[in-house]
Amino acid sequence: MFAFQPELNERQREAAAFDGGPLRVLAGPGTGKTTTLAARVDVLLGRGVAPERILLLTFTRRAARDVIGRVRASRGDDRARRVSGGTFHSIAHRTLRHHAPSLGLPDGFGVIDQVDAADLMDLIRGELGVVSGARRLPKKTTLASLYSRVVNTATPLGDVMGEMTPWCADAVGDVSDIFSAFVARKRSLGLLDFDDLLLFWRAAVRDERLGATLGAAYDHVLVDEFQDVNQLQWDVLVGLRRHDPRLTLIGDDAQAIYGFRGASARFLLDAPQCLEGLTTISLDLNYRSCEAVLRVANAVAADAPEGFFSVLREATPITGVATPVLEHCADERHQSERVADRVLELYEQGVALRHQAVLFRAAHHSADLELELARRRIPFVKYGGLRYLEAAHVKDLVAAFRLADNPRDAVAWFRLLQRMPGVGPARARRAIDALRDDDGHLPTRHADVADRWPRVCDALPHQSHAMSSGLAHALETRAGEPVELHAERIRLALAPLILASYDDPAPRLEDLGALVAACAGAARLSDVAADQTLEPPASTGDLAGPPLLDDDWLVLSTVHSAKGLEFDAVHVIHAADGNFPSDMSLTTPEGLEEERRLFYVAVTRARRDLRIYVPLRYHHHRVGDDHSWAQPSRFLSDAVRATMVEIDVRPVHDETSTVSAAPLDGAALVAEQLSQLW
DNA sequence: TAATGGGGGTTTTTT
DNA sequence: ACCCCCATTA
Repeated sequence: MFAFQPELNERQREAAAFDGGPLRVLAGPGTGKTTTLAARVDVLLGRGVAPERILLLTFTRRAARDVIGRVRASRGDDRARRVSGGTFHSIAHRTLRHHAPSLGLPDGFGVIDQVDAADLMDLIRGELGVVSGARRLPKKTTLASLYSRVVNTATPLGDVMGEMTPWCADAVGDVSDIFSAFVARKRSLGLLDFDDLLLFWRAAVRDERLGATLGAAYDHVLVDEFQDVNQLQWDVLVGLRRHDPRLTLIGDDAQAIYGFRGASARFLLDAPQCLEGLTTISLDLNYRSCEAVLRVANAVAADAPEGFFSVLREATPITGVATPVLEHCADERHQSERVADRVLELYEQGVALRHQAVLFRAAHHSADLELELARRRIPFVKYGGLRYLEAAHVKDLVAAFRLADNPRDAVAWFRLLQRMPGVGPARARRAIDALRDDDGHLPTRHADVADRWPRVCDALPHQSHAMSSGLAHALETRAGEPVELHAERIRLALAPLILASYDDPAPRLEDLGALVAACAGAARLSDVAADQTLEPPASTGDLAGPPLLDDDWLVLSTVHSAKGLEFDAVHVIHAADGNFPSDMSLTTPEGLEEERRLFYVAVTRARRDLRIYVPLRYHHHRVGDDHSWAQPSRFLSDAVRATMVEIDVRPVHDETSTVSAAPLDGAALVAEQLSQLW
């Protein structure tokens, strides 16, 4: 009856076909989460549920696409495409755009990212003058994350500061003043940050009338990666399902890795107490990894003091695979060479580059490897870390797009005005003040901006008049003009600013063309800006030279960004204590356990080939030979090592390298260490 | 009074 | 790449 059924195991089929109240699916890595979700959507469509009445909440937009793509492939029709799918934030955004007037939100409200929010926080701190004085205040990024933690976990500021910033816990009063002003300012500027999207969505679903409408819009709500939801997201779900128990949660507490964002696996674990009549189905048959990889994963899991990891079982034997390898390298340089060697070796054996991934804890951990790959002309894409959208010039254009629909957006004005020659924070602020009316309000229409523009010019140096006026003019909407033409006019007006502001304007201007192209077919520019902000395209370092082969590239990714993905071969680099686990996370026991789960996620991405690299020496400065010795990651316990082949490939002399299964030579290490001292 | 450029130290993870 | 601090310049 359902196309998926033949390939599902019994539990998966049960989950897919479940017909009733709340359902919880506990699904370890590789146990067919996507397959099961897709099958469930397929079953629901088969039962005649209208696709748009299925809400599929996923962690990334890509995950939603994957599920929907699978359903389409199985059904052979296009109904699946109309399923409402996306991240909490993107669905919130869509809902708010649709109901903006009833929520008191301005049409064309802007969406600002975490960096903009931090800048606004800083601006307000400056205005309030709390920056002075002997007491230390958290810096802007810390302020922004404090705020985010408070609203996402619904925890009082005092408690959060006691935990996150104990060194200035006495500044709660000042910080709460800043937060109040921050909230008020966003309202008056017509801006919503990431947290506001959820806050307004929650307010909407909690409202008696609007909430009922929103909830009734969906017959079924399915939530993926449920171990990574936070209080605010949970509240939204509870509101949405107030009058309807048809809710499916799927997740794995062993893969909870977003605690720093306020997420907690307790929403998954405590669901039986919170959701009446909950049915739970557990999936533990692993279809992804060979047994050798699973042994490593289970050994990592077994080291967790809480012991809450499920033991994965291999579903179908994957034969002819190598035992996972632990490689001790001399240093980062050497590690990069070894990884590149191994990648090419596997490639020769027929493992395409795109089926191999190098995973690491922090985005900058791949810097040296990227150079090595470029040197060897091995093409790659990198996920995680800085993204396309976060590049300064792209943010400039996005800010201009926001202004086009919302001239009140002082954050955007502040950013763009400072691109003008001779304009810094002070003049930018005065120029914005010149835009205000007698009550101090910024204009909501471009006509008013034009009226007040002469006053703005008075606040700006002469050399910037042409550029700034050109930009203001380009922001004005022309009746009947297609959105992409308007976008192009804005790009042209921005071009002189880019030329004046950056050392390398040419590639930056190219980038902007891509964003302008993305405007085709959009309803308004603020939608494009919001979409780009909510789901920025993964940036790829363009360091690699001419590709070895078209359409094939090695994947470099932070472990966080690799969540939900799988690869034939996985290389985990920098498995040294301090890097993985990151020493930033070690201040609390929960931090360490989250790192352990992260390591578990890294290991379980591998289908057949797993290699973990440990550099033993870290250089600190460019000049001199300052360095330190790293301990292998504490996650590589004896029990874990027992599941791997351990090799020490450090070169004895510069020219020769040896491969042996011998344990570390402590005496040689000490001797080398001492040799640096005299 | 402001802007700008240089220098030095630092950088976890992301919607 | 970014932030903070300081010296120099308009």
